[in-house]
Amino acid sequence: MELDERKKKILKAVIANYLETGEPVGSRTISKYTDLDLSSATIRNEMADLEELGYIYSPHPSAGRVPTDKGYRFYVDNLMEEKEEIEEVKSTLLERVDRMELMLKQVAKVLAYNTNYATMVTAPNYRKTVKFIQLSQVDLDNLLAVIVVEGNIIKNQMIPVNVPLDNEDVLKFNILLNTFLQGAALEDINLEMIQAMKKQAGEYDVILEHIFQGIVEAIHEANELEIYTSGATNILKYPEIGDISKTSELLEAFENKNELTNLLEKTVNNDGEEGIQVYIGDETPVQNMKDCSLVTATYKMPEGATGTIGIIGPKRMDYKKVVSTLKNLTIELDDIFKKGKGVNTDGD
Amino acid sequence: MELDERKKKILKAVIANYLETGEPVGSRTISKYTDLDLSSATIRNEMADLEELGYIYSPHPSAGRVPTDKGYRFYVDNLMEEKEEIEEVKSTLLERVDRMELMLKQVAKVLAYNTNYATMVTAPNYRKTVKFIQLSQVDLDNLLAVIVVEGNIIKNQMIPVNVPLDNEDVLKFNILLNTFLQGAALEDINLEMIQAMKKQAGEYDVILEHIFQGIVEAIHEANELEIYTSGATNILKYPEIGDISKTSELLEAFENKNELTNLLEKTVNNDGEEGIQVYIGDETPVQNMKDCSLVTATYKMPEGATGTIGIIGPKRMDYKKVVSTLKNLTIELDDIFKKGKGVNTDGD
DNA sequence: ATTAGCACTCACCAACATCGAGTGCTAACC
DNA sequence: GGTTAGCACTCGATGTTGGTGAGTGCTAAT
Repeated sequence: MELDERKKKILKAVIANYLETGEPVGSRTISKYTDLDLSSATIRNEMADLEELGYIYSPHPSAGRVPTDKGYRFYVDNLMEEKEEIEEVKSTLLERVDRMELMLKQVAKVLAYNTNYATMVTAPNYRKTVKFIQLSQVDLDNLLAVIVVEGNIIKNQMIPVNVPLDNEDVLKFNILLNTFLQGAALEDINLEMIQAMKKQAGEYDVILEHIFQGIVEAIHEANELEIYTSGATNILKYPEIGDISKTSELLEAFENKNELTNLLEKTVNNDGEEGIQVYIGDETPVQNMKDCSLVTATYKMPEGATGTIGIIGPKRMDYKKVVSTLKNLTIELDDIFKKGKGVNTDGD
Repeated sequence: MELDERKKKILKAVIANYLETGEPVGSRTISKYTDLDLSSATIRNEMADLEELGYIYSPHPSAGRVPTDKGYRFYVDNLMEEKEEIEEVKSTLLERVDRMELMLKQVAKVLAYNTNYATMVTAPNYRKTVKFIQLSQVDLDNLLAVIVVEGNIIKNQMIPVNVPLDNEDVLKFNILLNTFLQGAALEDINLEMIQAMKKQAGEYDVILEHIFQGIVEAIHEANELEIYTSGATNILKYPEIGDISKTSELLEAFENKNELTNLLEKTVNNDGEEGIQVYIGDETPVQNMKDCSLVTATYKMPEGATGTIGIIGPKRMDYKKVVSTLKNLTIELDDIFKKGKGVNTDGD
């Protein structure tokens, strides 16, 4: 059954009011709040219908109505018109950040500050090929390998060696490593390659293997999906989320980066769509977030790499604000990356 | 007024019991709990004395007694004998961690897991002199500077250059930078040095200045005191700490690394003593930790560098366990560093 | 000095009454 | 037919009351 115009208006009013106050909203409030000019009795009848249809429910007979997940869903899909004003705040804060990592941290922070929800941001995910390897002798017992991967993520690895090497040896290794590894991604490295390298290394094959191991480890690290979070404590501000033990669970989950990464990856893969996704209550792919909502957005780098931004808040979060903020933010990010200026994508 | 032996015994029993249960403890409990063989009435008299002296108080007339800050203090200073058994758990977990950063993170984590309190660990603080600088051309527009400082902390810095440089130029810069900066610490870099370098750079003085700036920035970063935290959510487990708003404040403070660093530095400087320090309630140097206790310990590296470990918990924390855990842990850390094996002190 | 005894206090809890916001339903109204 | 005034009803929230029990302080006896 389709909702008629009036029901939509009432549903919207109920939700808007509930988002604001957090209290169940009664018929009289709606009767005054809207421009419908209907008595509370009429509203009551309509609300009874809406309840029957599953959009709202009353926690107990003498309380007002509260949106159900279905209600929120309808609101987000059909009722919510987005804010037009652009949130300027963050752009000023994003000014000078010359490293990917710092910038994403900053994004998470600013977003948490602006929205009062918990936020997380993943670094862009793309095929990370080796751009450049530099091996140098730091002291008698240690080689330092510096690996620059595409996107200028830099990883360092100390490699202990027990055989004295002279400059020339190191130079040889350097050339060898670069010839084989430049342009390669993690998944390109295979046994054959190792064999070929060892062959070329001749008597140094054992050391080379050692060094190679260190480098692979570093590449591995560069491939790990970084995730930055902020505003975890904001969760405490919304008592509806549950008692202390539930909140605590949620916070712990939020501290666990692996879990979060999975979560974000799942949401993005779930529905191949890009852009902004809203997950309400049970719709979220993680158990202990049943009483929350999750809004995700993806941003793009010109090379096609994408990253995800996520916001976790109570079900009664300000969807309008969050969605429009995210929309603007992703546009801004896309922009910054497009210009390719002001941001060096180097890790540290 | 000195406490006589019996009062001490009773105070100790009260505190021990309270630490265990978290409930005010009554005279009858003590009468049974101790080997004093005294009736509850006698205990009552003694407890009244202890209350007058400020070691304990009753939250209300018909409740038992609870230790005051002064009581805890006396307990920690005079009454508490430390556990003899060594906490083996963590050592097993500290096995293979080959980077300072990861290891300290691990320490914080294990400690939080073992104690159920919030923990923080600072990296050792020492004069960080430049060991080695490596400049390389990553692509047409960027130089990569790798700076290794004493203790094998490695920092990377991308330096955009708009003038094409050939290999030889880079090599020259490398030599120049290393001659001037090797062995220097941040505070050694001064205007004179810059002038001298520029002079030697000749026509390249502008680029050099640019590069130099990038390097100084990196050295700066290496000098920043890192701090790692874990178990923040443990704070939620102790409702005595206060209502949600207080807990939330505390958690936020805990998220703010700068504040924490200050805190730890303050505690260490406060009383020049090294070793283990216990701050109870008001004694902590930070306002919003009034309802908590803080235990800090310092560990040493053979070169004299020291770092700090801190544990934040409720006032009724298990001081005995915490102190002995910290004692063992610092010994273990000192040991690991002394061996100098198993740990490469490289950042990333 | 110790302790048995006792009156006293007060947090905690359950039972109960009150209040009021909000409902559903019915009947009257336009 | 849709709308609304009116009313009985529900039930959470709040407040009151009384009983219970843990624990105390004091006194008098040991």
